[in-house]
Amino acid sequence: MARTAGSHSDITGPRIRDAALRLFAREGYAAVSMRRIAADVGLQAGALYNYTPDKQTLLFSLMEGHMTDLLAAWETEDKGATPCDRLRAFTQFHIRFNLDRADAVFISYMELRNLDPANFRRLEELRRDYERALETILSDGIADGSFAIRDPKIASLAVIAMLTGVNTWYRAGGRLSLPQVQEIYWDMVRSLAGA
Amino acid sequence: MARTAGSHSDITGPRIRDAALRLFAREGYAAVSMRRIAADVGLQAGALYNYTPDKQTLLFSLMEGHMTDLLAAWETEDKGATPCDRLRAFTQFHIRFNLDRADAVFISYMELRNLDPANFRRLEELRRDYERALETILSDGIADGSFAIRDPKIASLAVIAMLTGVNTWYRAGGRLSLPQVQEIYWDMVRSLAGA
DNA sequence: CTTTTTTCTGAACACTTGTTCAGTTAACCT
DNA sequence: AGGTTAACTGAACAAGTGTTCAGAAAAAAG
Repeated sequence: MARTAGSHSDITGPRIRDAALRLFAREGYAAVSMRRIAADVGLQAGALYNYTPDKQTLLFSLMEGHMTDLLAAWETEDKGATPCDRLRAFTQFHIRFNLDRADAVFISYMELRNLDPANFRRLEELRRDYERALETILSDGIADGSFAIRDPKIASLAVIAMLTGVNTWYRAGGRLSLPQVQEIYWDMVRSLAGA
Repeated sequence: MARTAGSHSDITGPRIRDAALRLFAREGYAAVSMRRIAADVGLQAGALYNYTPDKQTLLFSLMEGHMTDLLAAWETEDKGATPCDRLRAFTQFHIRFNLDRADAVFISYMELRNLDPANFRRLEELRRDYERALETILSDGIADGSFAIRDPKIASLAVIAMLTGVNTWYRAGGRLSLPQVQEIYWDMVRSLAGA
């Protein structure tokens, strides 16, 4: 056989990325073979190489895509005027955005060690950009007296770790709804910031 | 060849576990072969099977060992009398203990997906025991009025996530010493608890 | 229609994987 | 000393790895 009926790169491409994302998140990059990804999409392994030069690049592009999506989404978010408003916006945004893309979040954090050095550095840059966005909010709040924080750099890391932790336990339909979770965490973040 | 000069299971056993721990943490369970572990210890792959029935069990025993160590160490810790003292003790303990065993912490969190269901459940139990230890402290503090927390269960998860996050950035010899980090985090945890 | 381009198959490549085991040697015991 | 046990080798097994590529069929273009 050869080209199959109805095949189209605009459809196959995203399906490959979706399958890879899901499988990498669920079983790990190293544990998932190209044949497995292909089978999930209904292809032979060779066909994947029309869409990625190699497995490593497929992983990296998923991770980079997620990080640039994250940064872009935060850019267009309604942030509010005061540092306190912006901290609240950040808290709610981070929880919502990350829960919506649990697989990508998991991969971007978990598979860093499987990136070659150049790709690793690129991803670290993006991560730091995001951390700096929060750090700036905290520093602004310290400057204008609305926050009481000793070390805004550490605090930004602490807050992000705390918020990302939601992904490990939250399940839709559980004890708490998303807005409730957002409110509880905002309470904690506000206290932590001394506001 | 066969048995090598000076070989002794009391020495080889721990060396295998150390090598496996380090390699699993650095490159991931699925990415590390038995031959690689063996080579690190100076053995052939077959020799590993005198020490573990299979690769999966080796991973699990490392993870389980770490969790029981963690629980045992917390048991023997000086915890203090009041909920506030105990929360402070927990904070300092968690940071110190986890930084001392970064590899084991990383694995116990990262490789859960590589466990078969029974092993997974066992490890979840241990993790929950630890979370409950903190939750109890928080609940006690709410009961006697020393803490202002809405949801002690969520708060315990948030605090643990926040504290464990230290492992991702702390490096000995960096800007902050361990006691400084402990103090900064205790500040944040105390604020978060409303104490 | 015919030609070109896009998309995919199926086989092949060289290599690695976890695991088993008969055989061999060092260490220990009496 | 000799016998027993503990520790390890080296080869083998069947299965799976990422990747390449000639060829074939569907889709698009002319």
